[in-house]
Amino acid sequence: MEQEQAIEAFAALAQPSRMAIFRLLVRVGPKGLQVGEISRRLGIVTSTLSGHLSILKRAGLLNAARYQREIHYTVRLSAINELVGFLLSDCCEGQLDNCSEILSLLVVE
Amino acid sequence: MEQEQAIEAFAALAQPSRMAIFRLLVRVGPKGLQVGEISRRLGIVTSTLSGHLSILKRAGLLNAARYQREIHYTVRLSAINELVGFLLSDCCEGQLDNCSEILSLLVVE
DNA sequence: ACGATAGTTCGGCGAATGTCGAATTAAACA
DNA sequence: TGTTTAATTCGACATTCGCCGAACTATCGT
Repeated sequence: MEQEQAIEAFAALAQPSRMAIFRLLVRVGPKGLQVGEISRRLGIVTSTLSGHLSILKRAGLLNAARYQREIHYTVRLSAINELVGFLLSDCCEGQLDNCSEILSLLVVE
Repeated sequence: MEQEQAIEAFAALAQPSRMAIFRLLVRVGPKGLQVGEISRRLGIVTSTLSGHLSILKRAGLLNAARYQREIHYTVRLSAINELVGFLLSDCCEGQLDNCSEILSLLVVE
């Protein structure tokens, strides 16, 4: 993972509406939700919501799939592992067991 | 962890200079670095750097300790666990082994 | 107390961001 | 084909952010 991608992902999450969207989709799980349903649950008008969803998707945090007229968004959980792995890479320059243990726990395939 | 704290932490990391600072301190490990040294290594003037450091510290991502005239900043690795734990809480509403496994791996102490 | 070094705070500038309503595109159905 | 529902794009607004130099505060050594 590159620095630019990581920045994009953190920026995407660093905003209340988008954080709420992401956490909602985490709770919902693999089936995801369509835009209108997210709009209803979070009280965000669809024009604003649409912008947020595309930001989260561009950042690699969400996937989108069309079913007939509806577009279902789901979380990409592996993105979180990638982010943490990037953030902690070369932790303590590999000289502390402490850090390598934490890393081996965190970076799940 | 509350949503506001999490947002503050992600916002702190969603900026190239601050991301570089954090990753530098991750590599350096528990001893940390003093402000002037970070400034030299990253090429950021100390006034700008000072602002970034206080943002990272307020976000709970760094600790600071004074030694004589110098202030040493170090990473708070546990902040990363807290963040991931917050982000993935109630993952799949606890109904998928998949998610609880990932969670149990991620949230270290 | 004085001068030197380490960090922080302040003022001002241009650039980027979040929000909404209105207009637009896309797909389903009568 | 024309209508309805789903979602995205656009325009405009105020707000926030990152950067630098200059001034300020704090600590150490003499």
